[in-house]
Amino acid sequence: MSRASDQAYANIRSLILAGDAPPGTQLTEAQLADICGVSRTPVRDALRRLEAELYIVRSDSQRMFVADWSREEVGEMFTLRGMLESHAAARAAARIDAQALANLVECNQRLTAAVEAAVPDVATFLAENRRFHEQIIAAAQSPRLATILASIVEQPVVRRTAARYTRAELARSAHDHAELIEAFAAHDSDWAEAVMAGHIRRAFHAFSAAK
Amino acid sequence: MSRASDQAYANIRSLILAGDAPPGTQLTEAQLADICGVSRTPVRDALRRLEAELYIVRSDSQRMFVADWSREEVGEMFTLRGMLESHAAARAAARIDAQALANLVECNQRLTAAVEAAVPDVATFLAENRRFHEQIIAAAQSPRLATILASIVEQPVVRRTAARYTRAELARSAHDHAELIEAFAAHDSDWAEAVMAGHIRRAFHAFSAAK
DNA sequence: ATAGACTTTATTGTATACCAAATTCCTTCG
DNA sequence: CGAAGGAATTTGGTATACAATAAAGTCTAT
Repeated sequence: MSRASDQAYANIRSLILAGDAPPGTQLTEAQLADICGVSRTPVRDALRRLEAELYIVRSDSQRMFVADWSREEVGEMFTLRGMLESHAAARAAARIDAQALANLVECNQRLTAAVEAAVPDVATFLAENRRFHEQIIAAAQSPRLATILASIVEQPVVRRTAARYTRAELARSAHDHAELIEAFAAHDSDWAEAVMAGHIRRAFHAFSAAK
Repeated sequence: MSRASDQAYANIRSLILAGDAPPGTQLTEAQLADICGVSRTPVRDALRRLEAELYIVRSDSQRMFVADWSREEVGEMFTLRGMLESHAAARAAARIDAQALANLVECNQRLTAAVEAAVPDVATFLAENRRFHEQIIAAAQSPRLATILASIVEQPVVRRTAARYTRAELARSAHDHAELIEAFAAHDSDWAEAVMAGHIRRAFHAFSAAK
């Protein structure tokens, strides 16, 4: 989207994720417009997006409040992400071309280097990890799947501080990615799907344990 | 949502589904505001929703056009719906209570009556079918799943005229529903999931054949 | 003092007007 | 015929105003 709307989205989202607006807080358009330094119009756009992503909920009559994610809801989100992203991996395995595969390899090399550094470079890991998954979704060539996944991916990641990732977790992720690349190279959809399912499920448990 | 916004949404959507705005047609906010008899503000809201549901796509720079759904994309939509709604059925089987189950039974009785009438009452069938699936999604108790499914369910149905449903198809649907109810009554998630997967998959082929 | 009715305020949805930026289309000139 | 340049379109955004409705506060009667 566009400048002011994106800015409002990012601002409001970080308000929620940083805990400045705890669950249950009422969010009003005027107040948010003030905070973000834009008018109500882009704030409304941002609120619609955040509502679709369940960051905020509406009361019986249209007032908006910060949503409260239960543990069960986070688990359900990981389940859905696992289903959908496994499906994306299966599609990608059947459709990926040499160029995209090479990009994945390169991406995972940077990720692996970040993990194996004397002091693991978590920021780079997160950035490359995100790119890796985005490339798979792109290779799946399903606009609808991409739209849905965009609304649920990467959400809980933000809540974790970088320090909470153990070196073993990071290494395991890099290993999973390498195996995914193998599955893609073999164009084996079932393999890719299975590896991705385990990859996401492990992320869920790592997330739960770190909480 | 609210009056004008919903009206704009419904109007624009029916323009697209009825073929009055064929794929590739450019949609401008001003023109749509004129057609719908509302101002640009609610039209913009409606366009965002339709964009999220992939009814419309944006060009490189923000102009909007009616999307063209390929056969493959329709198939992918059914696949996603099958995955997600099967998952919903599994969750519902584990969570449904006696009251919700009774509502499902009642709903399917009305549906079955509509099917078995001398002249099948397709309008009632469609209405009850929709309610049946909505009740299952509600029983699944997953706000996120409900949000996602709301954006992909019932879309292709509208393209079919009532006359294209054969009596055999309608009866088969009623039978599937009855088996789903059995699975729910037994609280057997695997059973419910399997029946729902077949139910959606069959709907896809019926849709394809009727094209 | 408190329950209930009434009034005030807050908030969202919508309309309207306007402007800026970017893109597209059309005209004109070489 | 092709290219440059300007005019028209279109969207994103701002600002303001107003209606409807829900929430909050206040007042009154018992």
